[in-house]
Amino acid sequence: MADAPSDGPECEPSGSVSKPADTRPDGYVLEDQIGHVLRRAHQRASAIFSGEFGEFELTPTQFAALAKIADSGELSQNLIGRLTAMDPATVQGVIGRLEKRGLIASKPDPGDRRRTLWRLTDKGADLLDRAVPAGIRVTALTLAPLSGAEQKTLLDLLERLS
Amino acid sequence: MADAPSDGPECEPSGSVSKPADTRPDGYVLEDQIGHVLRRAHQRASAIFSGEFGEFELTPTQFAALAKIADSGELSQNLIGRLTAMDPATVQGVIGRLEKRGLIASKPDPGDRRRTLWRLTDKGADLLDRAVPAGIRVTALTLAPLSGAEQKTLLDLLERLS
DNA sequence: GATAATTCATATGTATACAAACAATAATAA
DNA sequence: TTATTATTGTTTGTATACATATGAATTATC
Repeated sequence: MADAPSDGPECEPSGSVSKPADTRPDGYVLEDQIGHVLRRAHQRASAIFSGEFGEFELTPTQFAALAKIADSGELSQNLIGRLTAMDPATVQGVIGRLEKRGLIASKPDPGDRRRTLWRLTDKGADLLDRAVPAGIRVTALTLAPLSGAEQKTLLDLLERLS
Repeated sequence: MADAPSDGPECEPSGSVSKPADTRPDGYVLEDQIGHVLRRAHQRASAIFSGEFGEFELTPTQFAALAKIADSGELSQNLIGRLTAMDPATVQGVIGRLEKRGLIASKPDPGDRRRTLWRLTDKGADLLDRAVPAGIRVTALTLAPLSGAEQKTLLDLLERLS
């Protein structure tokens, strides 16, 4: 948590600021803006993810893609994006890195020549199996500061934001 | 909202999947993972931000940096990062782009030769003044799906996650 | 059946985001 | 004073994330 203002000497820029708090531009408090709060919460969730997934070398989006491919058996690149809430251009990179590691493999869609179908390789399926417990752990750890009821409430409210 | 699975023809990959739902790797449902839900909520907040800030050409982090600098009058690069929850390497880029546009200016810290102090230029202060209402609007629009009480609850729960 | 609109994958450019390594400076301990 | 440690800012590399543009393939429409 390196976001506490800290009481180092740099906190008093240089004597008094010209304007008193009352007459400042406006009542814009960064910490009260939902976007900033969401960003910070996401940062923390990502950090916890990194910690738990260290041995697997998977990012959150890579793991999400693997999980969704496993659920369906085969998925087009475009559908992977929709199921994981990723931009097509973002999927491109994620898929490329997973393929380079031999975790997924592709074949052209016989019914639609625009599409590429992706599936897990044995190596990918094995890695996913081993990584799933870490995924469960990430959510538990991230939500740990809240009670069970609060966790439900939070997930419900966030869901309704989207 | 491009994340609904959609009922296009690509949703039935190709007949039946080998394993029934019961015997699949594990009960890992992406949509129930807090990290994924946070990521999506943050995506939506960012999209709303982009819409409201179109004319100002400011990103969320750029705006946050401007607001924090305005609050303090002068800030070191490092402190900007801590106040806006940005990595030092990330601050580097954000600050650089703001400077290139002439919205902020720097001078060496007289008391510490490692530091660079940043302040708003007149142009930057003017832009910030005009942009603050958009910032307020972004939070209102993003939280619009929730009641006032729910908004308070959400911000409180998210705050406790960090 | 020809045309228009849509979809899919790709490519480029900009902007976070963070890890890791580094040099310069400052603060502290021995 | 010297040695150690911590802080500040920078650089490099990897990975999202999205806007925009393009081309190929498909679907819808007339």
